[in-house]
Amino acid sequence: MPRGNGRGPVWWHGHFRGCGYRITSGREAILGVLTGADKHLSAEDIFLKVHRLNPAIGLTTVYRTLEILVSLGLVSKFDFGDGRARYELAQKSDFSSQHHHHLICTKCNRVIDYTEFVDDEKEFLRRAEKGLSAKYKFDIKDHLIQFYGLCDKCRNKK
Amino acid sequence: MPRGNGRGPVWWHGHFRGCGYRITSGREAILGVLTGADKHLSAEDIFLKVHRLNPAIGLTTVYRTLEILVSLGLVSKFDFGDGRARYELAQKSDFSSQHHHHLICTKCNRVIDYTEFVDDEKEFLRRAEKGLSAKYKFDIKDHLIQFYGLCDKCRNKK
DNA sequence: CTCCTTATTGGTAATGGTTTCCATTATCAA
DNA sequence: TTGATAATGGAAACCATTACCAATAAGGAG
Repeated sequence: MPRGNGRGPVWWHGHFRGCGYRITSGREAILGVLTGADKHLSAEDIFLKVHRLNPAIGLTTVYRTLEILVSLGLVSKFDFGDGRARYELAQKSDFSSQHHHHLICTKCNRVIDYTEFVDDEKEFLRRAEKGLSAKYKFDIKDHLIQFYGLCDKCRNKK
Repeated sequence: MPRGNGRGPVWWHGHFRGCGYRITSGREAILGVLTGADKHLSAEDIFLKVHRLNPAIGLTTVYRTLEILVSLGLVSKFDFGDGRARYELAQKSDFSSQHHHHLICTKCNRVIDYTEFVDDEKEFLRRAEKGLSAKYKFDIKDHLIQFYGLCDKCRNKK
């Protein structure tokens, strides 16, 4: 069973080994932060948290490790339009994280995850992808759906 | 009837005046380029075209004017994830442009507009927005839907 | 365990799109 | 025509991200 509590091999070691990547203390720390995070973090957020655990780890390493993790599909990268990317574990431990999208407050930049309406969405996406693939000979690999507006706090402010 | 052929007032003059903005030759040129464009242009694209009409107009003015146009809702700003924003007239002359979304090729960055499936989409969005607004007390103002994949040219390359 | 190849590292400099600054110029209401 | 002030352009600043490079460390071979 995968563990993340220090010494022994953890769930992601296999993914790294299998691709020829080495296990380093920097990568351990970064994965540790991502595993413990409950929301999308920017590279700098991650750097600051990692820095508290191990001040020797540099921002460059954070970016490089995140790039690897995204390419391995272990981490998802999001763009909320505020000029900095956010990162989030794509799977936690054994469990695949649920597919979800985001509500983005255009005033305070708060981001709310939602997993509702996935059935509606699945059906819509299935039809759209099928139709668009055929019409434009486009091989659709992924999609992005985001809603923008005002969160409950901001909508009540003048 | 709105015109865009040089001397007299054109369709957007009223929008500018109404907000206290002045009509300048730079803004005329930029709006002219946008009106004549048939696809999303980057700020630099617009600058280069404007520069051919009037070399005195600087890149800064292009950015500033685009910011105003977006804030007035006359121009839409898109982020296709390649690090530069794209701009497109939100309405052409009297006609509202059709609501559309984008297929983005992750290999060559080509962008295909599509207006298909808007009925499906409208229905899906209507339900999603209604449900999400209620559940999260989120006042949804806008949405973003994009599909990523390989265009017909790139999918056939190794 | 030790050695050796080479992936990885951190700090710094560079990148590139976008913004800010500021002195100069142009718009347009009076 | 004039004056208040919005708009301008060019250069510098900004800022997240990337490239570079000499120093370090992971981990397989022996």
